[in-house]
Amino acid sequence: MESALHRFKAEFFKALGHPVRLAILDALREGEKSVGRLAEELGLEQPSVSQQLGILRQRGFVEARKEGTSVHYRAADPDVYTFLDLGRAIFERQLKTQSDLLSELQETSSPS
Amino acid sequence: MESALHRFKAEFFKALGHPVRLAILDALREGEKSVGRLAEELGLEQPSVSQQLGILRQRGFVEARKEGTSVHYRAADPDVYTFLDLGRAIFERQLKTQSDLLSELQETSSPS
DNA sequence: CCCAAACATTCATATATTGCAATATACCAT
DNA sequence: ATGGTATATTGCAATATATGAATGTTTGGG
Repeated sequence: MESALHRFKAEFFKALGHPVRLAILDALREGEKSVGRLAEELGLEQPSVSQQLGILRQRGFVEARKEGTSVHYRAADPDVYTFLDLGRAIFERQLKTQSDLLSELQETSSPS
Repeated sequence: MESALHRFKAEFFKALGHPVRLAILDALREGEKSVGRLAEELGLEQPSVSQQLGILRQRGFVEARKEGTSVHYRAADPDVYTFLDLGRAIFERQLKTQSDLLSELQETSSPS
């Protein structure tokens, strides 16, 4: 018996568990951008960006606005950046802990 | 060229993108618990819990303390709960938006 | 030393994601 | 209509992740 809530929340986190999707969200901090511009800034092919945007859109992380032939995307909820930044802080603490452990292991030249 | 930072951060989110791992973290809000107790509370097999704990440990989300034959786990950084709760708020807003969209679609009985 | 309890790891298989290339669609101008 | 530009979708092989059963390992008791 594994709560449905946890399954949904897992989907939420999974949506953020991809480097390109994180890069897209970061690029959208500066405001609305077209697919082409995102592709250019991130140095990726248009179809890749479009595909990841599709996933972010499905999950409600971004919203699209059509203008002529191009589509402009923006973050759906600015609070997601507060969230990402908090994640970053925790993430960096984890990195530090891990590198501390690493150097601790290296101090003893003869591991166990 | 896709930043290494985004790759690492994606790993961070991926670690949280699993229902059992989220359930484990939630269960540890109440404090340290043994593997067996977690398995019992969550209604899962011990190996499954142990495996997911292993992943959470690798990524630095939990820490273990050995006591006799059993191992007690706790959250490595209490701030992760602030983070999860903020995620929950955003996640719920997304759900609401999506259900709004859904009912909007259903108002028109003849979908385009 | 031998057994049992509590965890951890391994392995095989099923399932899901990714990355990429090709193709399709929408829109605008001529 | 035709062509060009901007986005979206699809198909598929490669890879990664999940699931569940079996097996290892460590610890403490007798």
